[in-house]
Amino acid sequence: MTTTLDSDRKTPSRRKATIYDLARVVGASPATVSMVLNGKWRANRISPVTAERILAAAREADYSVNRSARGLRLAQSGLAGMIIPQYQNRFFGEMAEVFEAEARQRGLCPIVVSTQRDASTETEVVETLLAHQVESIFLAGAVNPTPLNEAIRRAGVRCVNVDLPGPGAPSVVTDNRGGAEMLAERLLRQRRPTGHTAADRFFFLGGRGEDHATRERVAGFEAAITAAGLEPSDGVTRICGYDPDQTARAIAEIYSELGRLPAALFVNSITAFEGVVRYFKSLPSDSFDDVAIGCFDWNPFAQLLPFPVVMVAQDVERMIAEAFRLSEDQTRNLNGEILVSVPPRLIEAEPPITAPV
Amino acid sequence: MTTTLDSDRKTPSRRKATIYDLARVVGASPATVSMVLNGKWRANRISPVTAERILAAAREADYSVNRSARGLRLAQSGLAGMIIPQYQNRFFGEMAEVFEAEARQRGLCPIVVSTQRDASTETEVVETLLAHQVESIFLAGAVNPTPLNEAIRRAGVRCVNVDLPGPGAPSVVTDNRGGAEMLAERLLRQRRPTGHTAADRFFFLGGRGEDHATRERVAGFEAAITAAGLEPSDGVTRICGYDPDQTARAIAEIYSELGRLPAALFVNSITAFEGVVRYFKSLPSDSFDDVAIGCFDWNPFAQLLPFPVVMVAQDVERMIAEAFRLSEDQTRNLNGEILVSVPPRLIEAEPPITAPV
DNA sequence: GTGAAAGCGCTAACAC
DNA sequence: GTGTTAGCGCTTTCAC
Repeated sequence: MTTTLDSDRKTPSRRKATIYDLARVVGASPATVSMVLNGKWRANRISPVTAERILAAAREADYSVNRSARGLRLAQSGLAGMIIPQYQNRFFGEMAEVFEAEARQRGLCPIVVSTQRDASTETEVVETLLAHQVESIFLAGAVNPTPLNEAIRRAGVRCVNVDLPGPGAPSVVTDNRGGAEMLAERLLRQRRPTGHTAADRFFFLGGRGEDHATRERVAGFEAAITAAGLEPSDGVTRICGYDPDQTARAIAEIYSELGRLPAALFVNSITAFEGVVRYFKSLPSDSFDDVAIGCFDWNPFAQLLPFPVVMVAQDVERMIAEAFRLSEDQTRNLNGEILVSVPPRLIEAEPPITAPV
Repeated sequence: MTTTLDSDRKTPSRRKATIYDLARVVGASPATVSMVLNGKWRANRISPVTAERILAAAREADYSVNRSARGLRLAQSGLAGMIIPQYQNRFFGEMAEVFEAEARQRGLCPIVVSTQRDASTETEVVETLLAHQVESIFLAGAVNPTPLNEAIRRAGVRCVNVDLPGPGAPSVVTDNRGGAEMLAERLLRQRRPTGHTAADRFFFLGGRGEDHATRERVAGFEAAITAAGLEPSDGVTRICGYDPDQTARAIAEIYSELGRLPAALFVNSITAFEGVVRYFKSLPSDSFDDVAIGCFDWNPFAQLLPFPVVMVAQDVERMIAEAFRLSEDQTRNLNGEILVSVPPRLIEAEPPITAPV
């Protein structure tokens, strides 16, 4: 067995440099090094030459602060956590990206975790984040935020609910009612009456009755119908869940009731929309030419379908900005009653590309 | 100004409990508490009664370990980092999710960060991760992994490149050549010769020449053509970038050269595919009935288009599993020469739903 | 069976 | 201008 010298760097296990190493190298004290490294040397009347020598040594040794130690000393980690159901979803994927950018801008290290909508993973993740001393947690689309809010509050950490509100912490949500009304109104304008009374009805498809968001959207949908001087007739809202298959079945039922597709269709969520499209694929390709179709959700691929779709995109940037505002306001007076509502945006269908060359 | 008693819990700032608090409560020493909390009490001959009392106190006080302190003491954080370009992408979104699951299974806390393919963000993020004492870093789709590999190695941290390989660390990539050959072979079988010599040619669309992946895929594509006893003729590979507009232009050119669409089309990446579909939307809807279309990438929305698309999905689960294997093998002997290649899977087009009811 | 003590790397108050 | 010191919360060795 050969001895391994200090200078023998064939292994990468060379211990990371500490402020003590730097102090030794430049002949200063650890305290001085620390101050210089934190840019506090002006305030502490440390001579520019010492400062420069320390900085040079740090570069040379490729020093980086040990954040565990600093976090321990300062009792704050510089970490900001966000919990989302999944990344593979435009809405939450964008949310994670926007959150990261905003957190970094505030000098915080973002740490996003997905939970696959599993309640026990959610609890476990919250505990891990708390153990890592995060300074604030955003809970996006949490199945049941209230107990988590409670645990986070007990640890003295700030918390905000995003997308799915709850009484346990200030919440930021999309203005579902307003957005739905806007989309419904837009579709009512586009729709061409078929002259077939039943078919002229405007249907709402997808979602769940227990869902706060769905109820709000139905309310907006009905408000738009009333505002147009029409009667919101029975049986036009088909709250058939988010599953594509269920939605396909629901639209098939409508088709067989009317003997054709309706004049307008409000689809609640991109997954329900998937079911609608699957069903459309089984119809002759001119069947949906006259249907005004809208979806409360956004995905760029919908623009590639052979018919126009008006979509509603949630304003993720503003939601996250509001969430940070709320979390920063939360110095002591946590108030679960706060609920900020952010209006979504209407996205018109893209016209097909006009063949170049 | 009223004084605030200990028991006055209107503020959430009650300091988190430490092992000293627990020790005081149960009348034991911090050392004993630590051992019990780490499940080491059997090994250290601590009496079951003390253990139970400590555990009860911990539950009561809703104790959770301070990982900064533990990390400092143990010189390891329990953190595993992964860097990806973006979440809003099926491939990387799935990768983040699989990574999280695998890391958690190993008792590590996953920390995924997106960089928007920005080199300076990549560097900055690597530095932050190192400062947090992560135990290993996976670099997925990094623009230029080698300098990052170097910095990570210098810090004595394990590193693996995923998707985009590099000489600075062991790498896991998709078997691009094999996957391309498989897809091309599949399309050649499906294609119905038009009887029009030029149109019978099989085109490759999208990608970049500098790209290792693109070159491999072109090689696979050509191998399949040769294997089918055909001649890989000139001008069939159009390496026009990943931008949808560029690809739309390229397919338009092919159309105008042939006076029709070709018999088969190999599209390199989902973004290029988007361009193809945009262009198709400007054509009469029966134009693409006879075109065998495949895409080297996967997105469920492609199944909703009015024509069948064969897709190739990278095997993310296996890639991540291999990456963990490599990182765990990497005890001392880092070897940049290692390159593991994971075969992708062919995904056949879904048939349209058959109208129910 | 249990406790005392040292030390991980860092920062801030204070001493000189 | 710069150094000394104490201590953040935890783990582990060794003494009792």
